Amino acid sequence: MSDAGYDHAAVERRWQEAWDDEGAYRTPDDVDDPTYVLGMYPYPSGKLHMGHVRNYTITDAYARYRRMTGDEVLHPMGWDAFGLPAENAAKERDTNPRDWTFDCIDTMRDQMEAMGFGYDWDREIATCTPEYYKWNQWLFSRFHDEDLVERRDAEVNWCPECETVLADEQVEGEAELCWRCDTPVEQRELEQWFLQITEYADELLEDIDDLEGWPNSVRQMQRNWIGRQHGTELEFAIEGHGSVEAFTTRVDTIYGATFFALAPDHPISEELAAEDDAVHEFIEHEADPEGDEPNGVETGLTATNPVTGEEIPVYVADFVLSDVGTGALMAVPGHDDRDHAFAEKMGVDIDPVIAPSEDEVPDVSEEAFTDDGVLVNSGEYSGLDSETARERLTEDIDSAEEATQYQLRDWGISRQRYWGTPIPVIHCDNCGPVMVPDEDLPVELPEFINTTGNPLDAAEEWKQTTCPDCGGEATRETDTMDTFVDSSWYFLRYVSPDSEDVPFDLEQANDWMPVDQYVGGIEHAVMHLLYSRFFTKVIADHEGLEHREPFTNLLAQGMVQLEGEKMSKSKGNVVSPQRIVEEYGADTARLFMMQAAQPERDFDWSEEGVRSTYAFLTRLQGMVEDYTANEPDGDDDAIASYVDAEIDATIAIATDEYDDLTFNKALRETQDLVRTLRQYVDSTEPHADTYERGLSAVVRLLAPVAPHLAEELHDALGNDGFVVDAEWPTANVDYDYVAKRRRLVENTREDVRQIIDIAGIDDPQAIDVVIAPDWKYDALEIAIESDAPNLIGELMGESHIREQGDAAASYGQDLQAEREALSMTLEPDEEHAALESAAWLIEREFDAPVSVVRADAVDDSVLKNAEPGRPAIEIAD
RNA sequence: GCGAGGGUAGCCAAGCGGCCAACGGCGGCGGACUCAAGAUCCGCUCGUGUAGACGUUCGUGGGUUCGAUUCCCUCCCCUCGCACCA
Repeated sequence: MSDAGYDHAAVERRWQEAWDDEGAYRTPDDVDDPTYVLGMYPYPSGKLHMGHVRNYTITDAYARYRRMTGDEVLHPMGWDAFGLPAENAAKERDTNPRDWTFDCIDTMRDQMEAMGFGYDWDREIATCTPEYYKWNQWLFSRFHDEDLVERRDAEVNWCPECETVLADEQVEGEAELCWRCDTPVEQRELEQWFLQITEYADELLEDIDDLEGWPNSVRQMQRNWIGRQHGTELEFAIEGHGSVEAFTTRVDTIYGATFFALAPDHPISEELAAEDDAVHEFIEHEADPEGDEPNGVETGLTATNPVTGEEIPVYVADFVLSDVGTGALMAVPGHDDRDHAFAEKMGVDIDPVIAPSEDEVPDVSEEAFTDDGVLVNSGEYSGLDSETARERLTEDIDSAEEATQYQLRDWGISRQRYWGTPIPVIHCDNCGPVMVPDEDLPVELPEFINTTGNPLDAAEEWKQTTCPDCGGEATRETDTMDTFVDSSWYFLRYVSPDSEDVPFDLEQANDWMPVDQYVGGIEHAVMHLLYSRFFTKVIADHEGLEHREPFTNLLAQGMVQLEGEKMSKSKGNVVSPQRIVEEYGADTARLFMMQAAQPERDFDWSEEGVRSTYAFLTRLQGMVEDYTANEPDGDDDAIASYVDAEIDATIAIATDEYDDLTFNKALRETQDLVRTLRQYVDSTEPHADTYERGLSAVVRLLAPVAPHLAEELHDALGNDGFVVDAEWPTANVDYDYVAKRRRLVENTREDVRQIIDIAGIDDPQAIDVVIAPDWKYDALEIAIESDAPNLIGELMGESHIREQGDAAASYGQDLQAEREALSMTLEPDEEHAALESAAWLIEREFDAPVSVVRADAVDDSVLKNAEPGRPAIEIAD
């Protein structure tokens, strides 16, 4: 490396201080409906990683872009500050989660400032503060008021050695050992608090259709997660055990039900186990719900088919899951793959009752026929199509009714941990669980106690309290909330982060919400994004929020990889943002990432790429420096007009791309313009206004991504005020014109190259570029507009075309041949001007004079190759 | 198995009815600059071709169209999500 590059550290420090002094990124409360740009807030681990940098560079660049186009922008940041890692770290370091968390927050905030992210830090929130989590508790009470909270038994992972509940990720390996003491983990039933998200299942599902600003993948994942299925619930009678409810989506196959199956933990299975050794043995030892092979045991009982009255054998089978449907099913081996496999194994009948068509009964002995079709062997229902049969049977069977099943379960929010929001409940022996009254909120966390179990359980003094209802002795709930509760409404808190009497200012939220652009990782496709939608809907129904969806546009950003692999500590392939910022500066890191790929795609980190990005910024800085030190004095000539047009083109394209968040394309155009400007300054004395307009445009087009250097150069170019507040550059031409002009110039240059190459011209002496005669443009226009069958005839109707004689006939035939594909080119004058202004590029390349001439200045023989959009080219060697 | 997104020149990757042998980048080749290297800049990079042409290409096989990389169908392959889901 010969040249060191610009002094990024000084530039970045200077502007970060200047922004800070001016409060450049504050969004006052009185602005009207700002553009709300939000990145998913991070867990304060203490270190910014490349994924964060990419995430927040995207939101920052977009926020800055929208701001420069004149929008008010809301771009806040905060901390998902509760969570288990803080507890673990506190134990390891013999401190407490709170101090550790705030240390991490301070470090990460500094790192974010070093990256130049333009946040309104006055709106910063941290979910672990009582000012924030008070409102988690308050919202919990409101959910309770609306009967959306339930307390019931649920299974949890339990380590008997540590006497604590473990999260799934703390259970290690196939053997399911505790991560701390390697004791085998047990399942335990504990009373848990649930939020009844299933009450909103239908709306959550149906509204996905309207989330047009979301990626399809995320929408589909949410649909799958909710997993709604319409079907029929009906009863089969089992002798001695009464009626058993079964759910099926294929009641049309009921005549083919040849056995009935119960989940191993179905109540009837458990009853049977008590009296039947074989069933007991199966449930305790053989059942393997995880295995691929369906296993089962015959009970000796029969179930009565409610339609046919037939008695079919009842099995207890491990492929039947108690949490799917009703945990009991009518099995139709002829038309269900899994039932088929089981029937084959156990030797149960397999009967076809659905056929592809009436006279084509399928052979189901080898394989089930699972499509809808026409009913056969189905008594009075034979001949009906599946759909109609389902409706009729559901109507006709006494015990049957339409039913909808969901895969979505209620949301268990109880966590037996310290570092979370205390669930605001008091347990009283007389009154049961009682909500803490609103005026007593927040229930604050007590001091952290380093213990093996739940520290809240050990905080005796905190735990002992009195019942709000009866005043008797009572104890506090010691569970805390899942941290996904915190993140389900944080985007509302930014609207009025200091509100003391309400979680958020309703009027302000109605004006400012929803979030216009949300950006984050795909790992939150279901949980966080679904819970946030749920909270938003509940708050809309009961707290007056006028929005039912929180995020209008969602971008799931791709991963930053190294050699095709995800960066991870365990692989040791982590590139540290700190090191990059120190070596090359934040602007380089940001620019490299944004130009490397579209935001939603994965891309490889490349040190080479970073270096060349840094070199680009250094060169640009040098260009501006040279310009201001020594202002050029060239003419406003043809070359200047070419450069001017290219500036317009770049602005037009880059602006479109910024709108789409395809920064990579916008930046490619911008870098191209820098190249054009360098060619300009290399080949002639530039026209000062034109050159400066170009530099100024480049600086502003880069400003959203490389804000520090942009400020520096904006300042160097003699502007007052921040580039942050500068106006987005505007183009004076439309996109269509730009595209045509560029294509014309590019095609012409290519043609010249090709001729020189093919004809083997070593040293061209002069190059003439000849615009087609006006009549050809007229003819083209007529050809495009005409729908006459005989185009030549129509053209010859025009006297000024007819008098061209053979040339007209010949061109007319060309037009006729390509008639369907014709499109308008630039006007002759526009074409002339475009080529004239681009002639220098050809001169520069071939070192020969180029003249762009009009048709009337040359001999007819030259003109035969000239067409609108494609000039004739004559090269003298 | 179901669902979503993909398969484009040596590699990565745009295009998504005619302007397409197909943007851009990487790699490779040649040239300018340099004492040299690096950086930078300019070309070339499917085949043939002594004036801008022609031929064969965009997973496979069909189809629609005057015309398909672009639209429809079949099949094959990849990635992601869900799944003994009744």
